[in-house]
Amino acid sequence: MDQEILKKYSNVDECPVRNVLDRIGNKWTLLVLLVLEEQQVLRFNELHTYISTISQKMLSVTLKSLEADGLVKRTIYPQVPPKVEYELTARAQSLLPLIHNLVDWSKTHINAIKTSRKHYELVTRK
Amino acid sequence: MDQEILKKYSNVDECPVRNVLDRIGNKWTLLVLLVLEEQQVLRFNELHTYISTISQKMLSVTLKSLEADGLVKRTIYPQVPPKVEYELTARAQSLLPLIHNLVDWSKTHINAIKTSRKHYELVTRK
DNA sequence: CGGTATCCATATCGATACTG
DNA sequence: CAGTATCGATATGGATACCG
Repeated sequence: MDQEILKKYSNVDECPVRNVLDRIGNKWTLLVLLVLEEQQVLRFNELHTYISTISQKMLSVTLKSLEADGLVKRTIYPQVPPKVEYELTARAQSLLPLIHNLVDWSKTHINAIKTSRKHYELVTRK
Repeated sequence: MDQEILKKYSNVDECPVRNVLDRIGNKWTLLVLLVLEEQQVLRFNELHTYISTISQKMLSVTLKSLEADGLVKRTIYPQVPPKVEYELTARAQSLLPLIHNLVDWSKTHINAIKTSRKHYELVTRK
């Protein structure tokens, strides 16, 4: 990893990982992916029911960015009242195993990490 | 994934993955981990040289949170001028393979994702 | 039903100056 | 050398009201 590559990777636009992490790193994306993985196809308000603590706005924003990245497919049924369905794409399916690895790692280490945080709080408190 | 679990996982404090992602999802953490993995042991200003675009403040903040989570070990040599060394812990070493998987996935899919984003821009522009 | 629009609170990030 | 303090800009997230 020489200076030039590091310089490039410090730039969000040019760094592949930052491009991806900036999306899955936000507050709701991961949860939406996991719910859609389990339920396969859901309408907007069904998703809202599963993830009741999200605001309508943030659910909309999250779904738009997932759709833009080609991770979620949005199907509109032209009827009244409108019906819109969301489901994962193959691209999202290929990402999900890595997410599950992260979930597993987190579950395994979260207790130790929280203990570390508390200890750090104590030793750094003046 | 029933309602109760979802409710819990919507809460950042109680969700293991969000706890971890909130850290590695921020702007500089991943880069610091990867540089420390490659260089093994570095002083504050050496890190700053490797990641030249980070501000002193953000490098300090990033290192503190990594130290708090037990992912980075900080060693102070009581001398003048001060000497402080940073290196990864075993906990961080166990996380790095998952990060490399994410890096690889991102590199593989970034072009298709960027193409999707451009296409999405076009079709949604009024 | 499936969203937008608007406004606001907070969190994150960065530039600059200063220090033991 | 290895930071901290302060201030300000920007990004993110949320509450509420409204709409085709």
